[in-house]
Amino acid sequence: MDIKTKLITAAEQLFDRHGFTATGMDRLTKAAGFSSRTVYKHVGSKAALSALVLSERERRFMHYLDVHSVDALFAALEDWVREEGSRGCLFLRAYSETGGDTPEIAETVTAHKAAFRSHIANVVEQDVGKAGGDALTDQILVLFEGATAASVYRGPEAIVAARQAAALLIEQVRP
Amino acid sequence: MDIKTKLITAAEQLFDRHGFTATGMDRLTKAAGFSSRTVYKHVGSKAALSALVLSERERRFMHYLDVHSVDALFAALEDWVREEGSRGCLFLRAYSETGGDTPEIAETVTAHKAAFRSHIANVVEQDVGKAGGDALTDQILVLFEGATAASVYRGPEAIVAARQAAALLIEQVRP
DNA sequence: ACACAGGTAAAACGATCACTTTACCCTGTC
DNA sequence: GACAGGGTAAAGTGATCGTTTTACCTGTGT
Repeated sequence: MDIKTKLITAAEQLFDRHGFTATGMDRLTKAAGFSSRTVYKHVGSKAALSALVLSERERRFMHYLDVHSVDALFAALEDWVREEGSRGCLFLRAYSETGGDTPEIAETVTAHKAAFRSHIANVVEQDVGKAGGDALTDQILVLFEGATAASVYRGPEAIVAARQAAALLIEQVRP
Repeated sequence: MDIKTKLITAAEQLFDRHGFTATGMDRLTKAAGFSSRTVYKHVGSKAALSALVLSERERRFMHYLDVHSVDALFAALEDWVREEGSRGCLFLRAYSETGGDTPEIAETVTAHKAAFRSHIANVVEQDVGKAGGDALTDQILVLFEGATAASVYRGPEAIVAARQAAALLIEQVRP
């Protein structure tokens, strides 16, 4: 594992657990075990590192969601939360912590959410065809975001509820 | 309007738009038009002010949601977002920005989310009786959280989708 | 007339912020 | 065996953090 990857991994943990703004670069350099000079040589700035963290997160998360039914989507989210814990969507958190004022972050988040919704649209179509249309896609999207947010304080139960609701909605449009 | 109220109002705007951690106390004192000495005499500390902001937010938000049907719940959220904009749940944002490490904030958030869920349970029962049980309450809760989160990047469309989904779920359990 | 409550501006507190600079120490290659 | 490349530790950059202190002004009640 090269230095950049180690930095991104350490930063993802700290940003996720303590917040982006509240995590100082000195804390990060200590956690990663590099000098601050090396850190800045490899990632340039805190904003750039934040964007790198989000890009890596997207790769990992979307890989997790590489499934072919809506039910499997929520099953995957259950697995994710079991392994990674539940502190809310890291993309929305990064965006709101910075008020959308950090271009590197704002762009990465916008791009991810577009890709995320289009992935859900794909899964929905594979599952029930075009029967549900955009409306069903948005309903599943909302359930997924809601499961992510509510599981912070309701635990896995929130995801179970979302999964049940999704199943009922799917059932109604299935031919 | 007394000083404390003015401070809370100004702080709510700044915290909501730019984040809790990213908003400095000097920026707040300037925006509110008071000296920092007066601010600290009235609110004690930034953490205490954050908790006050959340308490006031809860009062206002729960008043908004004082309705008697699930559909009206989502209609109220649409109104709220139209008037206040959509930057995600301020309670979850406060919690995640501080990693849950600030007791005043953590306690206020936990209390709010408990009250919030119990309010939803009430509304659901008024709407369809006990037919849906806890499962329906959690489904509506997830839809509401999802509408709040997704409307940050999808706009009011996310709330419309949640409202439709809720109507379908309600329809299935109504006697 | 005078004390006092309650506000102000402005400086200072030490800590920490993101980031840079300086000086040094390995280690593999020609 | 000299020489880079690429890492280190540690100090320093000016700015800003949350908070406190100092000294002063002003309106009100007695």
